[in-house]
Amino acid sequence: MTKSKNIPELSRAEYDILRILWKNGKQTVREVHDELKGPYGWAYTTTKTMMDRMVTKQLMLREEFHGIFLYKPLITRPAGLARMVEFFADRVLEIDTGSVVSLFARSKAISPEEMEELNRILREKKEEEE
Amino acid sequence: MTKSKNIPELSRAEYDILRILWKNGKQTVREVHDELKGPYGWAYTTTKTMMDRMVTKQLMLREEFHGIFLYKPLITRPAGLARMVEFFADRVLEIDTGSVVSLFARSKAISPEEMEELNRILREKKEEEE
DNA sequence: AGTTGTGTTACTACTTTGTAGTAGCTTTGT
DNA sequence: ACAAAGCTACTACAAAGTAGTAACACAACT
Repeated sequence: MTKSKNIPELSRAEYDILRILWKNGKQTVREVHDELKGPYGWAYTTTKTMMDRMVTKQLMLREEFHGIFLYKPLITRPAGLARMVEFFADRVLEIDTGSVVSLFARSKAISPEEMEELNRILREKKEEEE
Repeated sequence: MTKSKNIPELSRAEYDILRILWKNGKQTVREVHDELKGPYGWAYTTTKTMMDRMVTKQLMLREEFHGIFLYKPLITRPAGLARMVEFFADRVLEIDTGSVVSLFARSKAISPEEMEELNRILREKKEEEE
């Protein structure tokens, strides 16, 4: 099944949107969209549609703040990373997740707390597999 | 745009199917399906549909051999790996692709020739980005 | 204050991917 | 020769990817 209850399946695009929110905190569609310009050549409405659908799916929530709408992630970055690391380790590198995680150290793109949670999640997933 | 002519976009499922073909060479739908059982709990017809659509998209081709149909990948493994490595390095680890590629050495899942081609493709893609 | 522009939202829509059922043809076992 | 089993083509429907349109709000201009 590969479908763990806690961590929802994330498409590449969904992950990329969440990534911006993890980095910058709550943001408007416009802010996310502008930062997404590089990887995706999307129209503004595409970003909007994506984000609204992610609200429906409970991947993020939208809150009104003096007339503007801010979107905030509902899943943590380590949870999102876990999915990616797992796929990449298992199916691309064909190596254990641990080795991949160790690259994060070098990458400096993750805090110690996040690293710890990431490891915990991966450990749990592994156990759950029996 | 992110759409390079040479290397087509690959979904996770497409990549996983190609992976089996890269490992085992030409195979029937049945063979691929059986090996896919683990990651995906697909019905046989799902695997079939996927593979036929990939033939249409020129990701693989189908040839008849004494009454059975064999599917053969049309893109090389390094080309497929390049896409994955690029995404993972840029957007997950936020590190250069080189560091990720170096993990392959440890993984023993790639031959020296493939490694060389992978590096070449990544280099070209990088250049192409200017 | 009335009009024009600019951006935002909700709604709709079309394509591709993921997922699978069904019906008919082929091969095989007895 | 016939039933069982597998394979194929065809169809279908949901989710993801992608985007247009209409209506609305606020600012600016005159």
